[in-house]
This record gives sequence, structure tokens and C-alpha cells, in this order.
Amino acid sequence: MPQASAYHHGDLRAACLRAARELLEEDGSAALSLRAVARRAGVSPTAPYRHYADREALVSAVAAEGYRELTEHLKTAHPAPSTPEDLAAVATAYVRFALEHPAMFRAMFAEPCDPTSEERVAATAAISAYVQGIVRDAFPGAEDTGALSTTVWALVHGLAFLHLDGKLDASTPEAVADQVRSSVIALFTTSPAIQKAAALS
Amino acid sequence: MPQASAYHHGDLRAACLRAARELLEEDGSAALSLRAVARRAGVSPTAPYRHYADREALVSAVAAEGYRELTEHLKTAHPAPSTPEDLAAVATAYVRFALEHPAMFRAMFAEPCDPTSEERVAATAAISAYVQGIVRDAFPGAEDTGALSTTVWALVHGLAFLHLDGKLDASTPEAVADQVRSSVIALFTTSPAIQKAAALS
DNA sequence: TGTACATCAGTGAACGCGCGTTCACTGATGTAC
DNA sequence: TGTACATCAGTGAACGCGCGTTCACTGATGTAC
Repeated sequence: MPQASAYHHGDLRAACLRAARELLEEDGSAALSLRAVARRAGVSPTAPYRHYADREALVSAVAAEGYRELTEHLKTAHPAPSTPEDLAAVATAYVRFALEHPAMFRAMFAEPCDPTSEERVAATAAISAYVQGIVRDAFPGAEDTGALSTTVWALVHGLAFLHLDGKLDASTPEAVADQVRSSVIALFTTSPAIQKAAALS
Repeated sequence: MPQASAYHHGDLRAACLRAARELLEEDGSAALSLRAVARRAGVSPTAPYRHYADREALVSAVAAEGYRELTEHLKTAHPAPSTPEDLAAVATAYVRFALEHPAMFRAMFAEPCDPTSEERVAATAAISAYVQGIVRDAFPGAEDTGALSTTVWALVHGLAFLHLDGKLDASTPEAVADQVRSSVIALFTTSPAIQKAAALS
């Protein structure tokens, strides 16, 4: 537990997190070095070792913070989604978060972090539970809420990464939002043409 | 065009690609260094510069090869998918490819590669067209095949990354296959409970 | 209240590492006469 | 057929870089008497 009192640096633990965040926002690359973080925090290269066992511990802490922020961002998009349209709004917020904070998003997912980090595990569990809660609220009658919310998460996560990696048109926020919305809606309202085709098969 | 005749090394261009592939298979990490590739190919650190302008060019070439292999892998899973079940089989093959070749998959997507690399652009266009072809064949009546195939791709891609990053249960191939199958099926056959809920809203 | 001491956050020099890239070079192959 | 030369694939030393991590240290703060 870091104490906020002014002692030497004050609260280097938090300062390191802040510095790391800033570097991620600026670089666009998910590569995060301990030395760069220390430099940015205005401290010697070895000072962070007082607060983080090694580089991976720092990255894990940053990623955990990212998860919390993402959850916050989603909740802001729609506090209590209850229709497919509401869900689409939350989904769009997810993808927007990825596009607005690409390096952070990559650090959260692509970086090989310590999988046993409690903070990290708790953070991803929270986001998973959050998605599940939405799906349950939006579709109280659905049988297998677990599988369905995984489907939703995967769809949105895939859209995020494909946009991020330049595989889909991410030229304007509108183009992105349209694609996300129509994908999510497709998940819940099967088009007549598809139903016809499915019936024939 | 590399010529296969035996000249000095013979065909260092291809040998570099092979070495890079081997390193990706062994490491599990997507980090690929020119020096390591040269070492593996049994050649001096600077020899690859005869065939690749820089590191990025090599990585792009490797990624392009990965795309071709992925497409091949999908075609093998089902030559002419025409039902949701067929499509699910192809989707499962996609995710399996990611899990069996994690480093390659990451290099293909997460690595910041030269976006103007012709080889790369052509390769991703091919895979995109392939998915679109499947969706069109499976659902000839669907109006917006483009948007729908993007949805399919994103769903499958998201499942691949979430499994890869340990966010979903990937303990057994069966668990993965079940999740993929039920997600894809959900895309095309909305459950009664959800329809009821949607009707109420 | 004042002093001696323990604690511990941050320092700075140093280590060994692998990296991408440059440069002038060597030496095997192909080719023109 | 034989020789001189052009081509060009691969060499090896060297560059400067930033990295993670170690270690013995310094010096500010808190605390016990």
C-alpha cells in the first residue's frame, strides 16, 4: 500500500503508473521500458524497483489500471443497457476505447504479462462479469447467458483489434460506429434472407 | 524473384523465411530479430540485407506467408462451406490456427508492420475475400454480404485472441471448439428466449 | 525537548546483453571476347 | 577453349543504442528514550 504522504518523491508508485500511462498515450507502441518510465517520472533508473519487483510487475499494474478505465468508459456509455441498441452503444464505446488508447489496449491484451498477477486477474474478471451482467439484464430469458456474453465480448473484441490493425475501415468514427452497431444487431436479429437460406439448408 | 540454383548459400531469401518461421514456432513470442534469423540460417548478421531492405520488410514477408497458410488451413477444414455448421467448422479451424501458431498469429496481426507492403496488403485482401465468399455461398439471399462477413470475421478473430491471451478457457481443444461453434451458430439462429426478450423491448 | 539510532526510498556507477545498421571487403560465379 | 573482367551474395568488424538488473551507497524521515 503506497502512502500518499510526501516522503522523498512522495508517491513514486503512483507516479510510475502515471508516467507509464503517458508514455503509452504518446508512443502508440505498447513497448514499455522500466528505464523510460523512471526517466519520465524524473527518478533514477533503479528507483522503481522499490515499488515493482520487475518490469513485468509494472506492466501488469498498468494493464490492470487499463481494465478499470475501460470498465468505467463502458459504464459511462450506457449505465443500464437493456436493448440490443443499448448494447450496441456499449460495444461502440469498447471499440472507441481501443482506437483512442491503442497502446494501452495492446498492453492490456497482447503483452505477455504475469498471468498470476492478482490485480490483473481481478480486473479481467470484473470486465467479464460486467459484460455478462449486461447480457443478462438485456435478455432475462436467455438460457446460456455465459456463452452468449462470451460471444458478444469476442465479437466486440475482434472488431476492436481488426480496426486497430488496419484491417477494417477506421477512417472516421462514424464508419467504425456503423460497423460495430450493425454487427451487434446482427447477433440478435437474424435477417429474413438468412433465415430463408437457413431453412433451405 | 529468388532463383533456386546453388549460389553461395543457394536461396537465402527463402532460408530466412524458413528460419523466421522456426523461431516463431519455438519462441512463442512474436519478437523477431534480424540477427536471430541470420544466426538460424547459418549466415552472417548482415547477409539478410541482400534480400530484405530492413527488419520490417522481413517481418512483412513472414506475415504474408502466414496469411497464405491460414487461408490454406481454412480451405482444408472445409472446401465449400454452405451451412452454419460448415461455417462453424471453418471458424474453429481459424481459432485452432491461432492457438497452434501463437507467435505467427501475433506477428500477422499485432506486429506493427509496413502497411504499404504489397505482399501484405494482397494477403489480407485474399483472406477477407475468402471469408466473404463463404458467407455469400452459405447465404445467397443475404443483402449486405460485406457487413455480415465482417461480423463473422470479427467474431472469430475475437475468439482467437481472447483464447490466445488466456481470457477464455482454452484448456482443451474441445472446450475451444464448443465455444467457437456455439458463438457462430448464435450469429445465425437467434434463440427463442432472446427473440422473446427482443420482442418485449 | 533533544539526541541517537533504525528505517527505507531513491542514487549512480556498473554489468553484460542483443539489437539494427554501416561499411569496406572477399571471393565465387557468370559472361564477353 | 582460355582469359579478363563484371557482377553481386555473403563476410566480419565496428558503431551507438537502450535495455533489465545488481550493488553498495546516501541521506531524509520517523521513533525510542
